[in-house]
Amino acid sequence: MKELHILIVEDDEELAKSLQLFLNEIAQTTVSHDGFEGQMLGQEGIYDLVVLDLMLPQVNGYDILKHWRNEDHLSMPVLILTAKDTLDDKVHGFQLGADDYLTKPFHREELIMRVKALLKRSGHLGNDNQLTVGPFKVNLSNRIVSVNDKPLELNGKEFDLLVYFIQNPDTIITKDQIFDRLWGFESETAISVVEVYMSNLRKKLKKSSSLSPIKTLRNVGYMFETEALA
Amino acid sequence: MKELHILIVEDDEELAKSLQLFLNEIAQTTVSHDGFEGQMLGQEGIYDLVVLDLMLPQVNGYDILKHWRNEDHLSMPVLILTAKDTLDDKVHGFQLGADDYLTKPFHREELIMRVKALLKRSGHLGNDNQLTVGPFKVNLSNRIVSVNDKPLELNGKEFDLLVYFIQNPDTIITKDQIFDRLWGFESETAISVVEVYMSNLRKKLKKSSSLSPIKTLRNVGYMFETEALA
DNA sequence: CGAAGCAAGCATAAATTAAGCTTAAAAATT
DNA sequence: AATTTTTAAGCTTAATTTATGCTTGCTTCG
Repeated sequence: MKELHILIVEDDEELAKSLQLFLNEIAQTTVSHDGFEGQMLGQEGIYDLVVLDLMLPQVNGYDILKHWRNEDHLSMPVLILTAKDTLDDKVHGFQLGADDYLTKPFHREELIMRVKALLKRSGHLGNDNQLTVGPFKVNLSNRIVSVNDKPLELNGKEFDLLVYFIQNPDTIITKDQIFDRLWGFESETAISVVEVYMSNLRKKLKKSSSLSPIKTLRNVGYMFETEALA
Repeated sequence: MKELHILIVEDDEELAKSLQLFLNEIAQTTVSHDGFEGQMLGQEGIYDLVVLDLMLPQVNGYDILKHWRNEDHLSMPVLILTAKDTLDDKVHGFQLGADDYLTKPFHREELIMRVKALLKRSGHLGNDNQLTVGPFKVNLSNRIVSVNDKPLELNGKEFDLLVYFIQNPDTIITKDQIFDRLWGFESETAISVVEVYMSNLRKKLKKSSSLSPIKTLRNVGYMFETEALA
């Protein structure tokens, strides 16, 4: 299971499938062929990046992006991928908060490069698949974690949980977001598992590094505080 | 708003001048027409972003970027601006750690948009989800409040209450409005809870800042007065 | 006029509720 | 069999609500 999640909103099923194929080599992908559904999925706030087509049936890609940025206050990187190639279109896209704008037809390599660049810049992907925050080093390819160069053994879900926090430092993450990201919406599991894993992760962090960087915001969520790492 | 500093490395003096003209509207700019000098300047590590041409006399733009990333461990965003438009060139640029790649000829607007997007993503350009009124700063994404830069701890409902006032300064808000917004119409709770929370919030504000910006309008409602913040 | 009465709102503390934590055991997966 | 995942239960702690008496300003009427 990959730690990165990319949402693809693209109505052309053929293209969507290739996109998924391309991007699967760096992340887990979710595809929506419908603008409305895509918007809903994005609202979950669990994706590390979104590839967004502009011309969708019913809903306009611009409006989706606008809503994400202005109403939902979501800050994940968004790459617009579209046939609309006029300057006005690009400017409009960027003004609404896009991070990159690629016009069809495009090269597979360029898409991957641009996606990687965005993930890197937004702190969701490190050089050679390594994320570093304070004393934490997380290697996404071999799933090895160290704190102050001391190895830290985490099992699968504990690792995924830590990665999610490391990728979103100083940001509130709700219990539902954690659940949706690690277990998936449709999971039958009780949401209280999240608490169990929080407890386990915190215990291990404390034991190995005597750090307690994850704060609880009762009724709101959790937050990994980088300030507490000094 | 001009604390941003952009380095432009471009040997074509004509183009460099236009670039400077374009980018001056968002940042302070420094131009170098020479690869060596440009590399040195970049090494200072004081720039928030670099616009880099690839074909430079003597030194190759790729090598400069490579050196910055691998030897100097510099992480500022770099936008490559060049006439080299083959896929291989782009891939190469991204692999060396570029954040964006724009080919000549380009539109002024697009350059500015892309530069802004990079600055935003790297946290140098305001993207903050923050409300500010007088000495109050309320960050909606991490629910942190400060008054005169002094942190103020509020629990869930207290925070929601303050946000409601901050979002509607100098406006009368009735007790019912507060109740409906924080508890919902159908709530069974007695409406006098509002008074309790008003009391708690006021006490905390007073204690931390000795301000009492919320006035009671008997039989009418409450009002957060910005005038009282001088 | 001015004191009594009254209602709105305030302050504090006590009681209640519920969110989140911890642990251990059961179930599933390897 | 060993490890991971999930459930369940009791516990802890913080937020929420209620209850109570107090303060303030307005109204009324002696």
